[in-house]
Amino acid sequence: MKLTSKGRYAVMALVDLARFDSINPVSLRDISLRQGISLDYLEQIFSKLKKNEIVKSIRGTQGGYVLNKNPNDIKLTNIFHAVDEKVKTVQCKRESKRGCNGKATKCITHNLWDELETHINTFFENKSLDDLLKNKKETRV
Amino acid sequence: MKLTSKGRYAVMALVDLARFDSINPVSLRDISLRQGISLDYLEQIFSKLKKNEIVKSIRGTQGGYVLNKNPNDIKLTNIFHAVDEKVKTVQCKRESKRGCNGKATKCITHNLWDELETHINTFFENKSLDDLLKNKKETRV
DNA sequence: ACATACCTGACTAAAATGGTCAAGTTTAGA
DNA sequence: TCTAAACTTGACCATTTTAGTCAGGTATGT
Ligand code: FES
Ligand code: FES
Repeated sequence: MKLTSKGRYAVMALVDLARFDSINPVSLRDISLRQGISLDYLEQIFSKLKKNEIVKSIRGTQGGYVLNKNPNDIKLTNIFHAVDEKVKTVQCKRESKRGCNGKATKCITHNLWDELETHINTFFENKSLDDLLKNKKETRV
Repeated sequence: MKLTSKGRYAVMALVDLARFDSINPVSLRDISLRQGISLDYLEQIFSKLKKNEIVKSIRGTQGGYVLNKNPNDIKLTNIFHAVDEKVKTVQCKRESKRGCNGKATKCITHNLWDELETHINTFFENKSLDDLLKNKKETRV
């Protein structure tokens, strides 16, 4: 069970963006430099964030990205959904009438994994970008 | 973020084992057939479960595996640890004095991922094999 | 005009995953 | 004693996923 870089970077970038957003749009170049994330990779990520209306883009010189919503209304769930970072604990297709073993009944651990998935998603639903901004200081090691 | 088959299978197999354990040792062949898991793969998994003293083996004809502890004392954490299914949300090395960006400070999202990791691990620490046995019925679809 | 910055799609090296395969050793029971 | 069931070990491998890179664009403020 691990978090992928895409999801981690998406959140990092958005926190960075939210911090500097106030006056001017923020360029991916700046985020790339500040957070140490590849610019090309960031572009892929922001393309998805834009499609999902989490950010707006402003082209041309002095352009960049701006949040498209109040930080309070951007939950981790929304971010992860946008970049296809999905939580998948069950093996079976959720809609399917069959279990992961191919039988007509769900397997003996299905309920457990389902519970786990809910447990994790709850965390993501309850965290907003705003919550992350409150914890502004980079923690000293 | 997804659960790997190794972790999922380990738990499935142990629940199956615990159900039939009462009188005789249970052969991997039986578990393989009942749960639809490759026998060769199960052998790898049980080798690890044995090293971690979660099961005992009995060789020869009529042999098989038996739980080595009370189902109540086998937590998901123990199972996952045994088969190297680890929860990893942070990018940086936990012991390291540096952040995932190579800087001397932890990155702006480090605390968040740390919190997430704790959140997930709590779930695993609180679930025992015994809890799973109570929910014996395979749920009808 | 031109530099800055967004935009798009194709491509790929490396790692992880989810196994298989082969060649054993041990032991109960006929 | 012989044999088949079942554990044991280690090597091997195909496929998929990840985490990017690369090579082109297009839009726009100055
Ligand atoms: S995980 Fe859904 S049936 Fe096994
Ligand atoms: S995840 Fe630990 S420093 Fe970034």
